Amino acid sequence: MAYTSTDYMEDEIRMARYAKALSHPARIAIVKLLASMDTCFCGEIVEELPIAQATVSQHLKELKESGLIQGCIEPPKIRYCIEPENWNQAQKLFTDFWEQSYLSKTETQKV
Amino acid sequence: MAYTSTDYMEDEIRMARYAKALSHPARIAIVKLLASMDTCFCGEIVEELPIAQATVSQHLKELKESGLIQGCIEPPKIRYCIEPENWNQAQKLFTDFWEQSYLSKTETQKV
DNA sequence: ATAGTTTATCGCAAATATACGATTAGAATT
DNA sequence: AATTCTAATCGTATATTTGCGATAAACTAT
Repeated sequence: MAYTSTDYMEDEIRMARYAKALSHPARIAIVKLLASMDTCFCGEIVEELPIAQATVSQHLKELKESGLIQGCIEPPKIRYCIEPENWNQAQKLFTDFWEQSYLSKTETQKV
Repeated sequence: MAYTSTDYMEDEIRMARYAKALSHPARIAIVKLLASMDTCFCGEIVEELPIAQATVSQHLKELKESGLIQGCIEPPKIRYCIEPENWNQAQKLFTDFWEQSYLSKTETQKV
């Protein structure tokens, strides 16, 4: 429960890492694209977004490092897709996070 | 569906803003504290976390600016709590986001 | 071999984020 | 009025992020 004098807790670090990966509109857009298609090359993403190829590539790198996506080489292209295991872990972390609030338990959700 | 040459979509910007607010372990920890208690003063947070008061205050400011939390002045203290409306909006944005993946629809969730 | 296609990386500039000591501001108490 | 308590803000240093043009790297096709 309590913190050591120097560290945060494992789940908080993990969740912050996923949140950081999603903390830019371009990366949200990229992940949405990947989630909605079962195939997606870098070039298609570049066409879809209002930013340069180098910038897209950089965002893809960050998403890969977060673990949320992965890239399969299919010369001369690279096919990107969701990384299922980490995706599910992130989903669970966030779901539990939102649920934990007393609001989620006591308030009627208007959906 | 498609982007203008300059802009991202509204929901992506909103969601990125919430994600950014949660992109640091200290802020996750703070929000968890607020979500689990129905009363929380800044001082209690400072005691709980391994960072200085000035830093906590800065994180609180960012969380307030994201809309996820709010502070009620109760002289000489300030009582922080979740901001219900934005909290629910964020919850919905993220829930839909994770759900939208084909993985969530086809894979068996081990919970 | 040469040329073309696709994506990553480099180098740089500007902007943001993180952390903290010191100070300030607002209110209550003495 | 002076003191105490709580929290915000200032100032500063350091690190990270964002964006892009230019270039490189890997592979295909001619």
